[in-house]
Amino acid sequence: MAKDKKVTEITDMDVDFAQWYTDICRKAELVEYASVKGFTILRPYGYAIWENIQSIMDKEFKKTGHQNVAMPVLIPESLLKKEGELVNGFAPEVAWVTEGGSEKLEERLAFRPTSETMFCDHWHNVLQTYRQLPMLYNQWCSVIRWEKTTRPFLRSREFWWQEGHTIHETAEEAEAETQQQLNCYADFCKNALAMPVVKGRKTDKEKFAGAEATYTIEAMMKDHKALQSATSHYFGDKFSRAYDVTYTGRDNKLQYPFQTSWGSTTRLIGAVIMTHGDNNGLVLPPAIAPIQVVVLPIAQHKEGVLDKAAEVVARLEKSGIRVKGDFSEQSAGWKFAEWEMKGVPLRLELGPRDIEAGQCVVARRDNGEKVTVALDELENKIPELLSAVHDGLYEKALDNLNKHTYAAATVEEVKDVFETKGGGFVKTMWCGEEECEVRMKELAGVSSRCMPFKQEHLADTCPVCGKAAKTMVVWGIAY
RNA sequence: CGGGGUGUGGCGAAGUUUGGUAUCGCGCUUGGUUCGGGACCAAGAGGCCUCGGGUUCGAAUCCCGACACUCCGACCA
Repeated sequence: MAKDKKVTEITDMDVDFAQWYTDICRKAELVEYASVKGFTILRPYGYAIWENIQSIMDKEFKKTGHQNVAMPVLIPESLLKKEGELVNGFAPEVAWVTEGGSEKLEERLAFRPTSETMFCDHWHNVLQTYRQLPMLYNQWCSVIRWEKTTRPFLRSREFWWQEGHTIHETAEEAEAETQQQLNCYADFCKNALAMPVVKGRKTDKEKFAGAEATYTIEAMMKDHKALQSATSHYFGDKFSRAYDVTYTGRDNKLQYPFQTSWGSTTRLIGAVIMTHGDNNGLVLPPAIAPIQVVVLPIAQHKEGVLDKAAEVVARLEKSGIRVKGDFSEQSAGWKFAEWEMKGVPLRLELGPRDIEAGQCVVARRDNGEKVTVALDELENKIPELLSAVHDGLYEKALDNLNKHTYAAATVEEVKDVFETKGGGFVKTMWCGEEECEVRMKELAGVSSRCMPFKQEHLADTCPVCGKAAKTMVVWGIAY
C-alpha cells in the first residue's frame, strides 16, 4: 500500500469502499450497533459532531426568525391518513404502537416518520388570523422509518434530524422560504462541512410524497456516488386543505395558508465521512470537529514536557479552540495514528527540543503537511491553520465533484461514464416525461438526482426518446 | 423483500470437511524497560463458541429453525 498509509485498522477505500466506510464509523467510535436491527447508538464522539452541526445550523435558523418546538412522537392513524399522498408514500415504512401497558389500543398510533401531520393538526387548533402568520417552526428530534436495508448514518430505522415546518399567507412567501432554507443548507455544507453541493429541483418521480415541489442539495462522495444531503419542500395549500388549517385573511374571508417543510439529518455525518475521509480514517472539517487540535507531548517523561503541554492546551482553550491534550501512556506513534483515525484537523507536537527552541510542530490532517510554529504565535497561527484545513478540504472535494461531472448526449454516453470512467454525475437534456426517466434507469442504471438551478443547454433533444428537450437533469447512482 | 457471505473472550481470526478437555494475535490488568510515526519483556484476568430446538455416551463441529451483521439489487433522508 501507499507510503502514507499509517492506520492499519481501516480497510483501504480502493479495496472495499463500503467496508472502509463501516470501519471508520466503528473504529473512530462514532456509532455502535444497538440490539434492534437498524438502530444505532451515537457514541460520545459521534454525538459531539452532531451537536456541533446542530448548534451551527440552529443559529442560522434563528437568524431568519425560526423558533424551536417539540411535537409528540406518536401520531394517531386517523390523523396520519388525512392526506392521501403522504400516507401512501410512507405507509411501507411506518412502525406502529398497538398496545399501551396491557391494554390493546382503540386506534393504532404511528411512530412519526415525519411530522407534517402533527404540525397541521396543531395549526388547525391555534391558527386564527393572518396576524399570526408566518409561523416559522423547527424541531430537533428523531424519527422512525422501517427501512429494509440499513447502514450507519446513511440509512437507519431511527435517525436524528431537524424538520422545519412553516405556514405563510402567500404562495410567493412560502416559495421564498423553501428557497431560503435550501440555500441555508447549501451554505452550511460549504462553510461548516467543506462540502460542495449541486442545488436543484427533484423530478416529480423523486419528489417528497405530497409535495408540490421538492428542492435538494446533492453531494458527490469519494466513490462518485450521489448523496442527497438535505431537502426543502413546497406544499402549496394542499395540506392546509387536507387538515383544515384556516385563518381569517385581510379580506375577512377564511383562507388556507401556504406551507413548507425542510429537513437535514445525521446522514450529514455520513456525507462528511465519504467526502473527506481517507485510508487513515476520518477527516473532520474544523467547524464540526469535536476536537480541533490534539496536543501530543513527545518524550513526556522528560522534565517539564507535560507542564508545557498543559500550558499550551490551556492557552488554546482560552482562545476558544476545541483542544485536547493526550497525556496517556501510549507511545507517540500510537497517538499519531489514533487521532489521525479520529479525524482531528490539527496535531500539535511538543517535545523537549521544541520547548528549548520555543516552538512546536503542527501537522495538518487534510494533507499531512507539518509546519513549525513559534509558541508565542499559537493564538494567531492555530485559527489560520484551521481555516487552511477547511479550505484545503473544500478545494479537494470541489475538485472531485468537477472531475467526475460529465455531459452526455446519448444513453450510451451516460452508460459509458459508469462502465468505464468510474461513475459520477452526468448531465443530459430531458423531455420531462417520467417514462424516459424510468427508461434511463433501466438502460443506464442511474436515477435522476435533480434538475439543477444552473441550467445549461447541452442539446435540443432528449437522449432517451429524441423529442424536444425541456430541462437539463443530473443523473447518478444514489445512496 | 430477492440473491450471496459471516456469526467463536472487548476486537480480528483458526478450529467445523472427518464430533472427544476451546486456540492464536491485538486489546485489558500488574510490574519493569522504552518514548520525534501504532515499542519490548515478564506475570495475570477474561469465553453458556449468536439464540432456540434436535441427533449422540459426548456438539463450536452434524440436522432443523430463528435472529443479527455485511455485500449486491429493488425502496428510501
